[in-house]
Amino acid sequence: MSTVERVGRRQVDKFEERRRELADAALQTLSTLGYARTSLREIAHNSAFSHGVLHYYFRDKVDLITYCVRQYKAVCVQRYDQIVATARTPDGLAEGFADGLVATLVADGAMHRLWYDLRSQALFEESFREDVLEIDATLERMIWRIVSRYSELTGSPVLTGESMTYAMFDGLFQQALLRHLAGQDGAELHLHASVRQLIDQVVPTTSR
Amino acid sequence: MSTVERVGRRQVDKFEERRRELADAALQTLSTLGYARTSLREIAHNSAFSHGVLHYYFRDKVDLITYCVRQYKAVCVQRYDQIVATARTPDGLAEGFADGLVATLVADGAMHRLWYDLRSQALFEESFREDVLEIDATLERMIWRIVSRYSELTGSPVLTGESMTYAMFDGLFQQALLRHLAGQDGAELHLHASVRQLIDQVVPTTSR
DNA sequence: ACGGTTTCTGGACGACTGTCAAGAATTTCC
DNA sequence: GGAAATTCTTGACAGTCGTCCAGAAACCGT
Repeated sequence: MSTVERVGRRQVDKFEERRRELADAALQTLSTLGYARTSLREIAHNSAFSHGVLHYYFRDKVDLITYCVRQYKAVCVQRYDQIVATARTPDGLAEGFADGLVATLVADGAMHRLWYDLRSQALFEESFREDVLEIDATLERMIWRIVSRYSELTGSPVLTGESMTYAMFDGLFQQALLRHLAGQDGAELHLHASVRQLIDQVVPTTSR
Repeated sequence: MSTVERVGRRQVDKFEERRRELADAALQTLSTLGYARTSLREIAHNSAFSHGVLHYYFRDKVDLITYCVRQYKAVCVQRYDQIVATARTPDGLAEGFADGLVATLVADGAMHRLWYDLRSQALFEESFREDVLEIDATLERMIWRIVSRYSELTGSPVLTGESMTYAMFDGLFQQALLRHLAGQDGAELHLHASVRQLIDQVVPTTSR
């Protein structure tokens, strides 16, 4: 009994580990080619295995991509949370947030465009919607954590709600990503400036 | 000579007319299936012709879709401009704008999701970028026209720049579209409220 | 009514797709 | 070390894709 359980546990671990490994290869492929141009064979080619193995670890293509989206979420979450943790002054937090967004724009541009691609797919394919909405909610909470922490540090209230705050910052980031990938220089600087301005607009400290 | 010209002109007209007709069928197909799932045969199936004719009027698939994107722009522009023209009071303009956005969200949801899909494709495919950036600039100008007209009517200045203003409104609309298509009720109401709030935030009239 | 253009059809092509299954290779356990 | 269970490879399958082309159909001025 106990041996069976132990073995079963080990199997699950190995199984899950390989799923993660394959999902990594899939995420890498998706982020460079986009959803429309990514095939299972190309994903396998970017991994250490042959194309047949994908159907051993995933039911079908939707199952694989859904798993990828969920794994992507985990990467997202850890990315931002270190920003809010370190800062102790309002300006430090705001600057750190703006810097962090610019940094991830440049460093993880491919991953971010994949996110926007998949979110667009969710507008058509119902099977993606649930996960996409959940990731959106997670990102929303992350933005809210930063903004409300900023509000704490300044003592001024946040004027907008959670979803609206996220939507606006997301709009800024998306525009910046498009400009950045199009090679438009100044996109990073512009993102930095507009993020700083939006923070001050959402949590106004200077009296007008 | 003159007959040749006249005939040539007529030919161009008929040629262009058919291109528009096929692009219409393509736009309809794209807006219901999305870029990734749209094939030339399906487009032809949604038109009055067979699939072979597409290569008589368009060089290849990219040429067709590029033409579609440009045609889509024309539809976009005329959509919003009537809103700003009618209103004469600040509140009338703001309300008309919010109403208009909600109306087009509900009525033209399929077209809007196509726009976000194609804009995501531009993050990967360089051939779409130029047209997408141009449409984005057009939309940006439209938003700016409304906001600056609102600023005129109230006498208060606009606090944010053109691109930032557009990015924020676009973020709101995109979130609302996702919620709306996901069947989340209240999405339209929420869009209306947040648009009103954003207008007041970008062009503040009440002193704080 | 006819000859020449333009327009359109339908089939064919090679390449690629997701999926599956038979069997080889590897690991695991006694 | 050998049997059993697993993991992985390889090749095949039925479709679909974009593209191209030979020829039918429609339209044209004369």
